[in-house]
Amino acid sequence: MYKKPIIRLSRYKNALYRFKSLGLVRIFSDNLADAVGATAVQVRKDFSFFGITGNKRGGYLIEDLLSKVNEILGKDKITKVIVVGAGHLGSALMNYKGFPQLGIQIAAGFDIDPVKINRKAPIPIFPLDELRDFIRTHTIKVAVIAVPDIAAQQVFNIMISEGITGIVNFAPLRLKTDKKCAVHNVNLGLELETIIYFANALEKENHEDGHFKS
Amino acid sequence: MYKKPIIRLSRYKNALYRFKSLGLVRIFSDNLADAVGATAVQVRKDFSFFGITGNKRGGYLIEDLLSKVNEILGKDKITKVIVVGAGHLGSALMNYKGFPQLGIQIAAGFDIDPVKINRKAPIPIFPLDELRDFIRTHTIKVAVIAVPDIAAQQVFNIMISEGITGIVNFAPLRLKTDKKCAVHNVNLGLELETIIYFANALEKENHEDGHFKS
DNA sequence: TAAATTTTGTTATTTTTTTCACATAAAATA
DNA sequence: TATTTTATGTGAAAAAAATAACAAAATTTA
Ligand SMILES: NC(=O)c1ccc[n+]([C@@H]2O[C@H](COP(=O)([O-])OP(=O)(O)OC[C@H]3O[C@@H](n4cnc5c(N)ncnc54)[C@H](O)[C@@H]3O)[C@@H](O)[C@H]2O)c1
Ligand SMILES: NC(=O)c1ccc[n+]([C@@H]2O[C@H](COP(=O)([O-])OP(=O)(O)OC[C@H]3O[C@@H](n4cnc5c(N)ncnc54)[C@H](O)[C@@H]3O)[C@@H](O)[C@H]2O)c1
Repeated sequence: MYKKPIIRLSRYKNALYRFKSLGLVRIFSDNLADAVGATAVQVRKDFSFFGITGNKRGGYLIEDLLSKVNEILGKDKITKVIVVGAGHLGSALMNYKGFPQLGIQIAAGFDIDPVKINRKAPIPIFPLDELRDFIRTHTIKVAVIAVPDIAAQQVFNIMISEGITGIVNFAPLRLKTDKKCAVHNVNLGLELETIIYFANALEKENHEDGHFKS
Repeated sequence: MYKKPIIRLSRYKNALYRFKSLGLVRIFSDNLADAVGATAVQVRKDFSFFGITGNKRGGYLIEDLLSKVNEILGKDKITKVIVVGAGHLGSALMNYKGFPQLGIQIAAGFDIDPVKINRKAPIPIFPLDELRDFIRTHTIKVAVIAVPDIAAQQVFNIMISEGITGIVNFAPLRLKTDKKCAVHNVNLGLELETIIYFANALEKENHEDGHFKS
């Protein structure tokens, strides 16, 4: 299914914009590798996989590369996204200034708590009741779930029944994908747990033999 | 290096606690598979990989399984974690109520902005100047970076030089791992971009042939 | 102009991860 | 007690991802 290469492609794209904003015109596979934490071969392998080619010894023209990568990623238009749950995490996302340059526009937030509602905010927050209608009238296709775990399934069901095709879920439970919708479960607690595991492993290694494995 | 099985092990553990809190005593591989979005074979394969065994036809005793999994994950003690950058994302993390039950204690936050400092809060927020000392005196080994990208490298360098062995970095740039420290780069913008890609792909599929691939 | 160098692009190999197939033990049923 | 059913456990195969090896083009240097 080749998921990793696609994720890296987005990384390359973001790195390319950074290089471009630095005034660069040409780029080499090892610069990109450095920027995204891959190897140069991997970068070229990925490009090869997607049919992207550069110039032997001349590297890649950033502009060319960007247009090819953006085409593959479908980054020609900006994507409207909604956030359901305007709590800590939801507001962090709604306040994040970096989305426009990723072609992402947070169109609205939704919450069940009346005090969170604010129809006049730059990114308005509507009551949950209006979620269905909003998705329909604004043809929203991508949504974020940032509600407590107990509420996540309910919100998910609404989204699915309204034809949402992509969801990032932050609630710490697994929402099952029906084939019509891609779901990405992001579990921040788990990210921390995982790094704690590897941190402990490194600690142990350090103490046990005083040097590090390659 | 077998990274995926370890990540799933943490997922199993969390699911097991949920099952346990529901009053269950015994569990089957397909229940666990369901809970974490894996297959039953995969669950058993993972267990087999870590030398965990159950009872043929009888499934697994949750209590036994938990103690074995926790032992492998080194989950006997609670881990102190610090958060550098007390902005939107940093405060979301510091306010999250779910960490204690994951054995995670957010010990303190740090920020460069004087208005964010609050030494008396339940989770105190200290000035960046005190980061070094705090890591040392509290023997902190795991940290979160939630500062803007331009500040991330600076913060990272301090952490590395003070012997931090695990970092979750939310700034959208790649922090390079030196062998002594495990770094996990979490890029929330990228998570959204990735799901947008797959959402678009599904959209296209729907329109092109009016039915779904298996 | 010839040789050396640099960097891409591709094929082959290895490692990691997932899936498949099925033997085996325990429990339930006949 | 014999048979069937239900789950586990693992070896083999397949798929995905990462790494290695190296040929070929473009450029630089001698
Ligand atoms: N904040 C973190 O660092 C963190 C870490 C790990 C996991 N999570 C998970 O992310 C999710 C959001 O976390 P948070 O810290 O923002 O929580 P939060 O409590 O701050 O916010 C949740 C928001 O959802 C709203 N809500 C509740 N039910 C709703 C419903 N049915 N429809 C719409 N809105 C509803 C609440 O009113 C609240 O505003 C939770 O599932 C949490 O477990 C958060
Ligand atoms: N909020 C999101 O949804 C989101 C999404 C994608 C990526 N990110 C990334 O996560 C990081 C944090 O995002 P945020 O929304 O919380 O940003 P924010 O601006 O709300 O918070 C950043 C905090 O870091 C502090 N800070 C700045 N320099 C510092 C330094 N040198 N040492 C200590 N503290 C310092 C600031 O005072 C501020 O309080 C950023 O790198 C951002 O790009 C956030």
